[in-house]
Amino acid sequence: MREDEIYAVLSRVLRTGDLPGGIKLGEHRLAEIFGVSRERTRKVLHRLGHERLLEIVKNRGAFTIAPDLREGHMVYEARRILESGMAAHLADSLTQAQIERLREHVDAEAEALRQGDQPTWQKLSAEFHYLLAEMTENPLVQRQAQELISRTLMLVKRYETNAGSACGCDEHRAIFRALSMRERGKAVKAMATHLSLVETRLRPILCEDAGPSLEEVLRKEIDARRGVDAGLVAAS
Amino acid sequence: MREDEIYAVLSRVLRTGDLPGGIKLGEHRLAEIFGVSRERTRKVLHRLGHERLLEIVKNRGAFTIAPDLREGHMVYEARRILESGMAAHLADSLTQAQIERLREHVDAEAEALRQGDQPTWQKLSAEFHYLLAEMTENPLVQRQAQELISRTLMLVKRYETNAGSACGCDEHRAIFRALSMRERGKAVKAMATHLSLVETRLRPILCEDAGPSLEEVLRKEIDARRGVDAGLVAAS
DNA sequence: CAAAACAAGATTGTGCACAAAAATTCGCTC
DNA sequence: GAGCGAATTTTTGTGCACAATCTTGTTTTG
Repeated sequence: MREDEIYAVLSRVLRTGDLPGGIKLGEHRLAEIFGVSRERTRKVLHRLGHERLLEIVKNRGAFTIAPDLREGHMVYEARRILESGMAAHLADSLTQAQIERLREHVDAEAEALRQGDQPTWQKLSAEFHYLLAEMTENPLVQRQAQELISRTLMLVKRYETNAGSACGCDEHRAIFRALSMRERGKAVKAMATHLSLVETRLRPILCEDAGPSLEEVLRKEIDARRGVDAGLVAAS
Repeated sequence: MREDEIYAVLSRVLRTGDLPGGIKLGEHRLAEIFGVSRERTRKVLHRLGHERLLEIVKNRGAFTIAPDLREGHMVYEARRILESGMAAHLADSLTQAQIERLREHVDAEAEALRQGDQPTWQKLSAEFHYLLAEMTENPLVQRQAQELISRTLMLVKRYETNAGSACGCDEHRAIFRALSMRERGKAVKAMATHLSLVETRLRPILCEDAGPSLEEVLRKEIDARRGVDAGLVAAS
């Protein structure tokens, strides 16, 4: 397995937040799971440490981080700042085709919500923000937005309340409306209030249940990747 | 020399943009300059590569990057997006003390400009934006802003026109005024136009002169660091 | 019985040596 | 003399072995 593949798997696993905090990621153990030498996993772990996706303690190793609601607030605040700026920019720059694309997306969200298809809706709901970042057509902004959004996914996974899953679609439509009408101020406001509301839907969960094992989660992700690769390359 | 010190020196040198593009940073050569083993510099170079502060070509090594005006436009656009969001946020959240602090800074800029002290003014001018990022009191936003701002410093160094140095102070004051009056929309607009104007002051320079040598630049930076360390620690 | 000290095991950190790849130099041919 | 190709040399990539550090379990002592 190549180094960037290991990075992709670990990065994705850490971002989804399936693993509870404080789990140790031993170099040797990961090397066995991925079937590579220790140096490979070592390099990847340190890189992830620099990106703050896990914590590296000198002479102790790498551990998954457990963001609390305090840090969660920080992430949502950063998103409000960045995505408000995005909204201001997009209100001035969106093409008609992009507006149409956004309309389709919001409609798809509403449809999934109406049918009670929660997995699809949840997926589309996150993709709405990725889509906006893409439409800035600015790789730097895209990277920053993706980093922040993936961090919130981690939080939602950990502190989600089923009550929160049943609302929030109208807010995306409000953002869309403001953007399509090129009303910059209104778009900025709609984005900020939306993200504030999303944050309030997080509820503190005190008892941290054990969660699935490290190997279990990793195997699943690796297999999923293999499936995708096989489907794309159609060989091996 | 410790690893994080090497990282600090190299990161700073690359960000200042003193070096022309395409300069090779050999692992062994840097190891000699810093007086450490090759593995140390190797790790640092790869980390800097991941952060896109230099380009790493497989089996060829690390090279300094030379951002062209096309990429420069991308950086300034990203700054407009992020810092517009910052302005919107700050217009709502600034304390009276922070406003006072900003007023002092803008006054200091004006004073430096009046006295024709260009180095000081240039320094203060960049710090204005760092200051705004700090005032969000959000580490995530601060990191993103610092990364983008340092990238523009690189561009200014490379494409600066002496004509551009003599204006731009009023724009900071306009941003300050809007923020202090808590006029969000006006602050966003002032920030966006300011950054657009800064970008227009860059001029394409075709002939890339040789620039100082790698070792020369690094030695200078290392010595500067030693001086700072000695002053702080007051020993060795 | 508790607590500290010590020893054994495991894990990370680091330098070294070799392998692989690219750049360069030298030599040969036309 | 120019162009092409092989050998050399330089540089990066990788695995291995050992050192340093931390954890854990045991023993000893107050």
